[in-house]
Amino acid sequence: MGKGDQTREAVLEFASARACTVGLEGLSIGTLAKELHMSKSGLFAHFQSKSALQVQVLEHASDRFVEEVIRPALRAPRGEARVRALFGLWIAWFHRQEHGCIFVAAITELDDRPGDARDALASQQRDWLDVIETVTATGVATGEFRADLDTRQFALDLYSIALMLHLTVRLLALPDAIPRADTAFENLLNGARA
Amino acid sequence: MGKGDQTREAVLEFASARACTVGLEGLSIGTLAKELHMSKSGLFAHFQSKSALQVQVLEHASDRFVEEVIRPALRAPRGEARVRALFGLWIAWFHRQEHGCIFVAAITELDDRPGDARDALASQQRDWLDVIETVTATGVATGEFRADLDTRQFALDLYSIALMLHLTVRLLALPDAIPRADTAFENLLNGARA
DNA sequence: GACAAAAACGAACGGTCGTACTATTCATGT
DNA sequence: ACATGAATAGTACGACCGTTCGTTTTTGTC
Repeated sequence: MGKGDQTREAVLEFASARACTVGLEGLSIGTLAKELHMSKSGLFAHFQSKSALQVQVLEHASDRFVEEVIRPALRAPRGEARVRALFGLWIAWFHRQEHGCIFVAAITELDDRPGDARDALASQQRDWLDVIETVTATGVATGEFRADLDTRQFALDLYSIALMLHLTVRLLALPDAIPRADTAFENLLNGARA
Repeated sequence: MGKGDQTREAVLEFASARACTVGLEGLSIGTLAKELHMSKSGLFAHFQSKSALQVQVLEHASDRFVEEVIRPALRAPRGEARVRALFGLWIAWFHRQEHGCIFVAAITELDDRPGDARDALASQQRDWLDVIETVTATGVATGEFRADLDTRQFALDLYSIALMLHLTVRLLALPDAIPRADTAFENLLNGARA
């Protein structure tokens, strides 16, 4: 990895953290450059436009997510254990993001702004839903979950619990946000079991 | 209502629609003025700062929400019918917002930005959760719902279904987004019934 | 250590940002 | 109809926006 890719990575790393607070549109080339102690034009040269930067920020974050959530979860035994690992690693990811999850932030920022960034995010989130569904299906295969379980519905329900957790923790600061999410998760599992 | 309040209302009405797309921070005095065919300074004079505009936009939208969702729902008979009315009017509100629900958009935009706007939004959403919980409690009172129902958990679960619907409809454009939300809602009701 | 390529820089562009002033037009009560 | 205050417009401000261009510094290779 040459010097170029090295600083590009550093920029994306910093920018993806910053975007959690100010949003993808709120990112500014000048501010990023200042905070990273480089020149505006030097930073800009790594991307050819701001929108390209935004897309690459999303891709960078997605790579992280795969590495830190999906891949470790797949090491858990198939079935309920893997579903639990997936959810647990997901909310651990949430809590590790000091300024919120960039995907959750981007979901509402981009949902009405057509463009490359929106397309990239939508594709990522559809993939993520598919992963949840596939992992859920291993629970059906092991017999832990009902044979007639609607795995798609399960995946959507699981996602909605995570979304709500993000809201209750970050904006509302409810003291019982985490146990509430746990309760919802256990209820979901109870309904899925054989 | 004098001329001043009249145009102020018009500005807030337009701005609250615009904010669904560009966000509260993305609102710009100059652009708003241009689109409303008035001068930047003339528009600005109605608010003393951009952040005051943002707070008033949220308050304006909240008044609308009370008028179009909460008040009509309270006219439904106590109990499950009222819960159904609340949820139905809520998602009808969603679908009426051509560019997304401003509250959903603001939730993730403001969750890491301390300030008046964030405080106002958090307060609104806590109140809204309380309304859902209170309405749910009427279902316990009528005996339609279990006496030991956790109304708080019910309110959070209901909210999470709505959040997920917003995501699946607006960003992911899933064709079965609405029936999926309906299914989740019916499952929630089934678990609550006596 | 020379040399080409890659990377970072500095300055400048036209524009827009929020905000502050002053001036002008309008609406309203009498 | 007129006076008065409210409402709107005009102008300017310093700062920052994304982007371009030409130059300088750094890097990697023989």
